[in-house]
Amino acid sequence: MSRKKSINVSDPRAHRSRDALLNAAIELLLENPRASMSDIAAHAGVGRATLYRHFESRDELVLELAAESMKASEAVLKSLNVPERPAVEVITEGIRAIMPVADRFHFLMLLWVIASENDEAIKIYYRQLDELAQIVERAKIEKSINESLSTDWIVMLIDSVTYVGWWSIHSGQMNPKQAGDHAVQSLFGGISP
Amino acid sequence: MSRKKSINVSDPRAHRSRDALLNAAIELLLENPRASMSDIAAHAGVGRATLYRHFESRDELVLELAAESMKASEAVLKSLNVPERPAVEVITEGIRAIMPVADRFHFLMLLWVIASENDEAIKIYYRQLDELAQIVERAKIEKSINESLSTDWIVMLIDSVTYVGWWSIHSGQMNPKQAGDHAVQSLFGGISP
DNA sequence: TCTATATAAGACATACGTGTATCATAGATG
DNA sequence: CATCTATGATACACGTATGTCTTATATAGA
Repeated sequence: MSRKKSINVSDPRAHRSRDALLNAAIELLLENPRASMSDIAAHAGVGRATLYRHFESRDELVLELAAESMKASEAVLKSLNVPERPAVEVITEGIRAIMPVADRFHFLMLLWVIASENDEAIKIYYRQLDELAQIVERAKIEKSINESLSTDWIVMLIDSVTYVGWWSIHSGQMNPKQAGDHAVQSLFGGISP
Repeated sequence: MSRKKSINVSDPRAHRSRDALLNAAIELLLENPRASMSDIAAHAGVGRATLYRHFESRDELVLELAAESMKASEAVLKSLNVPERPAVEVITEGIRAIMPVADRFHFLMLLWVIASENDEAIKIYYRQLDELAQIVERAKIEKSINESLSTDWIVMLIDSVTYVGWWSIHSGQMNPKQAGDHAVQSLFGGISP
């Protein structure tokens, strides 16, 4: 579908608006999936009309956010996930590396809540789950993850510790490095002394 | 404020309606925080007007759900959390014991999203976090939890594994016992073999 | 059976979110 | 400077959720 956009992103004004909108949207939707288009525009410091000039609908905005988040996560993971490398190392390094963009990563996991009626976005959600699941299964085959825990369980758990990491950064309690260390430690070793 | 209710809960009809409404509300709101009053009434199999006879507003419904969920969680935890008992045991037993009512427990964590404008509900949410934090601090003093992990981090992590447990039960992958075992194992021992 | 009341169904006013359109203005480009 | 265009502000139509109210029906309790 995607009708022609009347906006030229090479215009610095448009570029600034678009960036501000995407950031505001991620930020607001993460803490309140019901955030309205008005909220998002206001938080980005632009008019609501401008938001609609950049994204035809709320659904398209969410879809672009999903795509952008997927790209950000993939950019980090693709370089790590080479077949020769132990999967557990990919997960460990991945968690650490993803902390600076943990908001993007977690957004993908929230897609179901945010956009359960947006088929395109849900596809991205499932793709994300699937990629993680494959790495986890590889780690199981390599005997580096407890096989008595189901893959689905571990995928959820990875998202959880990533989310806790993001939350710690977001609330100003930790920097990305600390959050990454905590997340890896919690995921693999648990909280026992 | 709470204006006088025109409903007599001792009337079996009213009692059945109220129960159906509370259950339907928990169920729907957990999987879609935006569920409408119409949705909830329909899912409970009663008329929308009846919903408004039992709860003056959406906010009041959420508040009652929060209170009811808090009671359900507390009923489980209060019996375990005696000062003589090692805190780590309270947490372990607590997680296992709470799995059958994990939906109620998780609802408390969702309160922020569902009712971030409802001050009363948010108070209940913070109270829940605070009670958990106290037990965690006790566990640290008893050297049964890694002291290098912050209390806030651990509270969030407990939230998270409980959520993953609830999700596993809810999606039909596990029964409460399995979910409890997985959660405890993941929290204390991590996912390493 | 008779009375009280909880309920279903639906009309209604109100508020809010979405998406479209218009117009004057400020900023970018040449 | 002159032109192009992204923007802000605002009005509008439309759909949907909230909360109130009325009326007829069904069910509990005496």
